[in-house]
Amino acid sequence: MAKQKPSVPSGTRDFNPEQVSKRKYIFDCIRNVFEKYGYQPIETPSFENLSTLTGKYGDEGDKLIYKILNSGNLVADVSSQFLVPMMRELNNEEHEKLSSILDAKKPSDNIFLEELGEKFKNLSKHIAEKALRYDLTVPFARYVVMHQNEIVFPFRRYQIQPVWRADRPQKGRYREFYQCDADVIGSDSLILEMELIRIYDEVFSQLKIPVSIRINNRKILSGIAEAMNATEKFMDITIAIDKFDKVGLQGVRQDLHNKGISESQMQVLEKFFSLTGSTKKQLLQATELMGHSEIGKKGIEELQSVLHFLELSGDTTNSVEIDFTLARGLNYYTGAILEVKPVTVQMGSLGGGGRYDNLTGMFGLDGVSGVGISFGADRIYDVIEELKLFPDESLKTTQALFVCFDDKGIEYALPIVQQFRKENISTEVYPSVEKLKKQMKYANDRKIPFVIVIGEDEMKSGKLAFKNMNSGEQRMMSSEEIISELLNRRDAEAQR
RNA sequence: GUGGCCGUAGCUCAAUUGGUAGAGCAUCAGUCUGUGGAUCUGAGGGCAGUGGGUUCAAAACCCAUCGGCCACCCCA
Repeated sequence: MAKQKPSVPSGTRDFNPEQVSKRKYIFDCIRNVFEKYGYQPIETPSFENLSTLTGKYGDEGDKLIYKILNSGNLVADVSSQFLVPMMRELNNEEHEKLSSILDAKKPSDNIFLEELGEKFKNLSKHIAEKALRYDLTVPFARYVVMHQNEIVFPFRRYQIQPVWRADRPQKGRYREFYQCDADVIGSDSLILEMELIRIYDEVFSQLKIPVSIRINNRKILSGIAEAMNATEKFMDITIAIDKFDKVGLQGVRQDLHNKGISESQMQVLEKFFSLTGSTKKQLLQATELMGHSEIGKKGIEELQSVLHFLELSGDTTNSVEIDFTLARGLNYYTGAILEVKPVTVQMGSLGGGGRYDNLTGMFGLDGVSGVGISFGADRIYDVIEELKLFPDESLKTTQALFVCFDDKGIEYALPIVQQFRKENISTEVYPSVEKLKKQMKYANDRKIPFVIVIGEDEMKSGKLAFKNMNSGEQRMMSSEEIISELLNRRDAEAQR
């Protein structure tokens, strides 16, 4: 068999023991905060019916869904049941054109192929009818509809699972990554928006990452479009202003000009950007600017309420600011939208979320409002790594290693090792007879903090050589003394 | 989907620009037969991503292909 250079698909990663425990540190932190706010965990399958996912993420999103090839004798089935009949349906001209493309005699003609694809649309579901989870929100909506009779509303759920996107990887972008979502469904109370902001604040302050939490409201964006008298260009406008912090005012101007926004309309928009003063003042001024737009005023009122509730519930560690340029791509948001970005590191958003009034409507359950947020655990990892903020405790390894000179020593150690483990001390015995040097090196490489040496003298006296690998200090102690020493140390650490 | 950069030892990268491949780190062994991290010494490890072309001669130049990184789009 030919030798193969091992590799993993781009955008996927292996995680070594150290990385796994660092990731666990992040997940534990997020999970603890979620649970503190009363959220309950659910899990959904890693793949869904393709029809559950398509059409929920917009055209761009749909392209990034990983489809799963149907199993069975796919090629034979598809060609006998579909391709052959299809080919028969083609007229001569189409037939010729297709053959020359397939034989690479002519360059591929995308428009022609798309037309063909349209003609035989139903073929696709015989090729793939399942797809990998693209996010956690849509599967959650599906879950809510399917389990609506057993769910107690308002339902606060959290979910920490991997998702997959057929994207081209780059910095901070992977094809397999974890999302940590918290959503509440079945209540339109703005208290929930406030709580989700508090969750963001609490998680990132515990992780010691300075972030800015920006909030906006889709209704305000609608209002701006209305005030500009350009309601029909709502999507173009939101996409353009979302790039504000990247391309600046001039970039947005250019973009919107290309989209057919007039100079006078642009001036209305710019007034919203040039607001200054306290948040409260800005919101008051924005209300004026909204003019006759009811929806815009409603959006501002909602934002005011959220900020009011937030103020009542106490100070936040991280800055929470309104940002009328925040839009966010996902098209199912209808109310509040929020996004978290690191302050000191160049990185995309670490999380985002918002309110969606009718997500379950897609699955036949109308009138249920939801609001939720998501944490991008992999990006958070990268940021903590970059800022060197992983605490030492996130690297839990074996606490004590027994090293022995011969088989008699190993046998002598076995019952003592078990005593250690009974006390919940993570313990290993070096399983074979090796030079002491080699065994010590193992302890060192594994970052094991304590080594117990067993040889002739130790077995005779019952006093074991207990070595601290950090200080190099070594003492003769009984196994009981060692255990209580290790337990004391553990307690002391837990205190901190 | 669009554009740019890059594929040489396990990793990070060299080679006076066409003349048959080198360093650091890592690994292993010794210095040290009851003690790891330091120093010193030595060893192993490469059909140069793959396939073709140009040339007396290719890691280097050209083409193709695969893979990686980055940016755009979009997003966590």
